[in-house]
Amino acid sequence: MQQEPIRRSNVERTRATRARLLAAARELFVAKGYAETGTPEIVAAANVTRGALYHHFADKQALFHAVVEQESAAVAQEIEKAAPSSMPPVDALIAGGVAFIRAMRAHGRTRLLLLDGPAVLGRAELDRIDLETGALGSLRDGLSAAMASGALPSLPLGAFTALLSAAFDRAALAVDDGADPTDYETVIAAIIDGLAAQAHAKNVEP
Amino acid sequence: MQQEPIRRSNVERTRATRARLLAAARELFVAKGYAETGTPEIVAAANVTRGALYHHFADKQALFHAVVEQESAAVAQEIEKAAPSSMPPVDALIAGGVAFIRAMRAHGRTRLLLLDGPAVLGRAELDRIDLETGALGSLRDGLSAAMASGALPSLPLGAFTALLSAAFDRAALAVDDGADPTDYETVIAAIIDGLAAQAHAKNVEP
DNA sequence: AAAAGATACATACAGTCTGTATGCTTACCA
DNA sequence: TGGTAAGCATACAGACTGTATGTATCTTTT
Repeated sequence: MQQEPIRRSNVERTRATRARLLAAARELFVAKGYAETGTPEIVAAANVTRGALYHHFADKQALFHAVVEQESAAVAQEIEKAAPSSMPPVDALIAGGVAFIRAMRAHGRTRLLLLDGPAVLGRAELDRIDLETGALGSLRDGLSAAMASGALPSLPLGAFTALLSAAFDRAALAVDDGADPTDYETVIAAIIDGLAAQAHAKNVEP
Repeated sequence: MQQEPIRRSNVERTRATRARLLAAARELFVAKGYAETGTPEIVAAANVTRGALYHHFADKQALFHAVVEQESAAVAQEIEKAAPSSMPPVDALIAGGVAFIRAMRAHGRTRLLLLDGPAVLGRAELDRIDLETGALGSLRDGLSAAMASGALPSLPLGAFTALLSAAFDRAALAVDDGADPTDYETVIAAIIDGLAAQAHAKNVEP
């Protein structure tokens, strides 16, 4: 039983190895957390050696970074599908929020993006990822549009985005932990409605 | 130079050793994070041996747990001083929020309570600590009172508490990171005002 | 197409860390 | 005052991380 050495291009080898490592790492990081997952375990699950891992990634943290980026992009994609920029601002905001909470129910996402992510990579880096390839960008653009259209009151964009994002994050965590989604959707709706009402009030006065 | 062996009671020895360990651990966990801080480094800074550490704490995580509990209690104390339960509900809510954000500016608190805490101990445990000895209990009681008095609309208490808490947490993080506090206070005030307006509207209708 | 070089990977190793086991010293208590 | 338990020190086993070095496979150049 001689193993014929198949000829594969380098780019294909790289693609395959990285994919196996990312898949195995995601699985284990989700199941046991970043700290409790060792690189020997990861490479065993991926059927490669530690040499391959350290060839493709600077260190364990870089591997985790890649997993998080991939996951963040996946969430963003689901949101943009559910709340395209063609929607009216406030509708898009609500639809996007619901889509976000739903997307975050995919197994392990809350742990990767909301628990281990900020601790391992730092909140600043997590925010960067979330803004550039994740859901935070959509939220900020949505809020900006809603404020411009007068549907929401004019508030400091950065703080507004950060606080709403935090609320959505916590809601996603709770729902993924088994809480009733409607409870959280009710509160979020109440918050947004309250703000919208303020915007209308302001628009009528002058 | 003979070191006279001072006679100390066991409870005093324990108290002193635990205090030194907690202080040294807090300092290092804040400076380098939980994962990057080793027990050899901690005991060196505390001038004890690893034997002492493992005599008083089950493991490194238990030591971290004690640090977090201590920190959480300190924050709660500052809040209760600034927003005693004698205050009218909504005033207490605002004052408590401002006090929370200020209290969290104490060096390292955001890292301990908002970044490493949830990742190392798990969000469920962090919530338990925060509810029993921390600021979350104050917030929940405040919201409950405000809803009962009709100052805020009736919403699911658990979700309401969680989402507002998340917003306060993120505000504290941002402010501690150098953001302008007034931006965040503005948005939080807008959110609470919007909710309060809804409560008033409902109270007039029927 | 053969040599030279780069890329992908494998293996071995050094350093460090964690938790435990074991022994000694000091305080407590009957 | 002698036995017991608590506090602490030291030594050790196992595991993990990152690096260094060696080898095979692909790519480029001439």
